[in-house]
Amino acid sequence: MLPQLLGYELRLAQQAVFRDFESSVGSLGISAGRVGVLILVEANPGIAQSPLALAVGLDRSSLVPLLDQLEEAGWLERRAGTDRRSNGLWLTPAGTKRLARVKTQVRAHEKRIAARLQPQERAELMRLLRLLAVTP
Amino acid sequence: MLPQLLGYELRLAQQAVFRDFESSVGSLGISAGRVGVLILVEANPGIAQSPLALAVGLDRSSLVPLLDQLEEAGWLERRAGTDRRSNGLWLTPAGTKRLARVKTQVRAHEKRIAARLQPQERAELMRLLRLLAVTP
DNA sequence: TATTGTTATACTCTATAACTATA
DNA sequence: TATAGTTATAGAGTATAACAATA
Repeated sequence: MLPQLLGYELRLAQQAVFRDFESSVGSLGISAGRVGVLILVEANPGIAQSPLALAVGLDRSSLVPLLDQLEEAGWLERRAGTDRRSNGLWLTPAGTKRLARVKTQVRAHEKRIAARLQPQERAELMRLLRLLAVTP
Repeated sequence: MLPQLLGYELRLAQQAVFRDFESSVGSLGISAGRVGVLILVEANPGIAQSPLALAVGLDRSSLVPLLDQLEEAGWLERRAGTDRRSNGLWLTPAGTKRLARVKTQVRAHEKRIAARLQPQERAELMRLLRLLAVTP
């Protein structure tokens, strides 16, 4: 039964891709979740914690220790936000530099994964995955 | 960058499918990992712990507490194995009965997920996922 | 009253290393 | 020596509930 279930095949594929990510990008000492946060902060400079938590699918309390670590590593800063309750999140110059290197590795990882498919197969896979990802 | 990465789309799709699984099959009080173990033991009665751990992608030490719980629930038994070091794993009658109900829910879950795709899209997705899941 | 960030706490899942009993 | 199962332990990742500051 298992080998005919979409959820099971999804999990196996995701595990395989995740393993490749960890053994390449992960060698820079950063996890997939942290990379996602850095990329989103770079793309949305000054974003507050709550909307960022929503964007990465975490509870806002779960984001706190993650941001603490990125801040301790010197890659990210909490600055004053738009009101006095919120923090604006910004990459530091060191964070921007580190992220550039990480993104190079991410691109190599993606290329390695995509090499298992024809270009049109990759596009079709993306389309089908997005059909599944809708939350009805 | 994130929204164009296969790994990211895979994770989002898997999360969506997993959420549906948890809210339907999970309401029977059993996790996806446990369902996988029960299905594999049913399909391979008398299987020992080490090959089962390999099959579900866990370390054999990680399987121990999981089997403990299934045994405490009365769904699974460790019996004498082929040699005196190993255990043979078997579903109890209660476990077989429970699994039948679980599998009914799993089928309904799968049907709900597959309904987001055309039948040939589902087949194509399975094929593409298997291409990714190969461990090179 | 509602929202933002934080803390304290706990739970799940998983691995590593060391142990025992067998082989 | 090698294998099967177990234990002790630790770490990552995440959530819930309650709180202070601010809106």
